[in-house]
Amino acid sequence: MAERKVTSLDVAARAGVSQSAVSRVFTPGASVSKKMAERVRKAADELGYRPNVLARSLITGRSRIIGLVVAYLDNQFYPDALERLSNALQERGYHILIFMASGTGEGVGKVIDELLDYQVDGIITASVGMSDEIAARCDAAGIPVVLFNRGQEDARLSQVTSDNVAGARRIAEFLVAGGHERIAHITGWTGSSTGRDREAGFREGLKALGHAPVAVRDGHYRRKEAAEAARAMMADARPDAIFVGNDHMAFAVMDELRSGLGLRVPEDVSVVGYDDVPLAAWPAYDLTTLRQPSNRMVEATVDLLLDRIGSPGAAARKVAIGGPLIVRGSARVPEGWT
Amino acid sequence: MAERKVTSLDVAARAGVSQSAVSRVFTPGASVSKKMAERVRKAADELGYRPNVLARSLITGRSRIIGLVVAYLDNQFYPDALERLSNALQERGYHILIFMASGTGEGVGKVIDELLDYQVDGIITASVGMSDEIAARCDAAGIPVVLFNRGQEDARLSQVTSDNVAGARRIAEFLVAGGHERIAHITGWTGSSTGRDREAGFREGLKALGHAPVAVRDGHYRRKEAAEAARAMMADARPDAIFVGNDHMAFAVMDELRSGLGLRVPEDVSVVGYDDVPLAAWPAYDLTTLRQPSNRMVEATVDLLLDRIGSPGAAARKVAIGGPLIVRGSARVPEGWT
DNA sequence: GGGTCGCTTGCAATCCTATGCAGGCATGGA
DNA sequence: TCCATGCCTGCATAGGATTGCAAGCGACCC
Repeated sequence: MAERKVTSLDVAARAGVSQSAVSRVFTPGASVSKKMAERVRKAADELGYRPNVLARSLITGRSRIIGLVVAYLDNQFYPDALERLSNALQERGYHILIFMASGTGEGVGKVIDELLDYQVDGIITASVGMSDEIAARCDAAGIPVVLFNRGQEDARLSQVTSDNVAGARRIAEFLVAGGHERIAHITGWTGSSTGRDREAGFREGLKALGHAPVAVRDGHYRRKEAAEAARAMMADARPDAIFVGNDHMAFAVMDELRSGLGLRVPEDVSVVGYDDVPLAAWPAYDLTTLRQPSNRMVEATVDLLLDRIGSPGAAARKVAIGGPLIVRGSARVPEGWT
Repeated sequence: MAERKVTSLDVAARAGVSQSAVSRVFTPGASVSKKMAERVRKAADELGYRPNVLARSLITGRSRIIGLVVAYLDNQFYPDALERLSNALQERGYHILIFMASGTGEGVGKVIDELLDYQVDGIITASVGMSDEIAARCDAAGIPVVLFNRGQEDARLSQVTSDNVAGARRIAEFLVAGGHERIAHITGWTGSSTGRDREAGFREGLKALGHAPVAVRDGHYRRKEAAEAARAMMADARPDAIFVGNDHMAFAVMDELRSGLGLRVPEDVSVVGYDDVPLAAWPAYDLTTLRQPSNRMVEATVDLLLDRIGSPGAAARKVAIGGPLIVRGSARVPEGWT
């Protein structure tokens, strides 16, 4: 029971070789003869030896751990992305260490400290308010950071988003083409670039077509606030279409409209979301929404991050990936819309 | 830019003390004078020093990393649990390293190897088919394992589940009391203890009341298969109530019944789920379901795991936590049901 | 004033692996 | 046959921290 961990020395002894030889066998690209490799592997298998990643990282300076900082997971977009990220990184020999940044306030500093403690090779932040601060400080500490689904000004930081401005503009076009006259917007949290960009793109798109939103309210990415915003809007501005800043809130808005206010979607009000999370395709919502191509966003994120880990000099990059409008049943479809 | 990492030696030099002193200041419970602690902390702050967790774990043999093995995250129960687990562990100084066990087959061995590579202090498995094998091998390697929401026979392994038998029995009682005559069941994957236990409890409950299921099909915890099962059932057995093995599938069943077959829920068919994920409360589904108290399950999981990490001799334990039936609108409510 | 006790602190070994360096061996060419 | 060349391999050190051991020191009591 009290079996000590088997180390490279044990293997070396059993195979009758030096410890360095064992190490080399398990180090890709090292110089080892075939015969040696065989003997060592045999001994290693018999003993159940595997190199200790921690000891290795102590000397190589690379832990093969990526820190993922996340504030919440109830928006389906994030578990979905997490799953993809984890798979993609796993394939390239990395794993994800999770840091919950729930506490909005003092938690930040603590999370940063913990990230540094674990010597993570890189950091991905997602769905988190203070990503800027985290990113800036970790970047300063020499750890590559990629902001996932969040942008900011600082040119030294990498980020991957969808093309929020263009996407939101497209939605504006869709709604106007659908003959809606009173178009409203429930934004994502306006403290986030994502929320702001979508709002800007949406306003821009409406304006270009001679329209303007009849109401705009901040939903803070939360169900409750989005539902309240919807209710408030219906009480005064009475929109015939609402663009909601992400799917997660759009579901709440639809719930509120249908169950709370007894309205029909899309007959009374059209609703359009943003993200195209899996749930949007479920018949209960059947949500028209702009797809954020999470697979491509994940690929880009992983590439960016590993590139910078591989060559620390590499410049930060900002990637914005466009996605298609997925037309379903929650919004009136313009005649002949393709 | 190319700032070398600051080590305890740097701090020691700056504070004019030995390296061991620095270590002790950062080791809770070590013997240090107040004056020393102050000087060291000052120097550490000035240099931005933090102990290297990896180096520490090399010598202490504890990494403060918990491996979480998970096969999928699309069932909302799991991201929810993950968030709670991560928070709970973070509070106690641990962090979660994610291992995706998507590949059902050969992936298992690889995942186990990787778990061991990272010297995780403990392992939690969730939503994963081959948890038994993983658990058994890791346990054999001396790493405490807790199966989350999965059970198995082996007495050497710890597990935390809800009381699936009792819960399902309760659902049987509820449906019978509701006057349903043709009661069917779409099971979770019958290869999982959870799926089997719920089926057993449900059958038992029906039997005790003089009933028997008119149809039972395996939904494999997947939307598509659950929807197909529902469609097939409605084509032959024509149940007036379906107990679905978890909420995730129940949503698909409701979608299929309502949108696919044009039936009303609960007027034509009652649907009951299991888990009470957040989505179940959303008006679009308004699902009657048996709550798995994920907060208590998480607490129990963390306690069990840390206990065993703390005292390696501790015996494995199996915990089953009961939860209430949450009555909502997806199933006919018996007269005077409390 | 001396002895003892207890709290601090430094020394040095240890955890496990990677890797620069140099030596050994075999191979091939002249 | 001898030398140059390369490929393998072992030696020894490093990486950053923890911790047993022993020594230093002040205080306290007699």
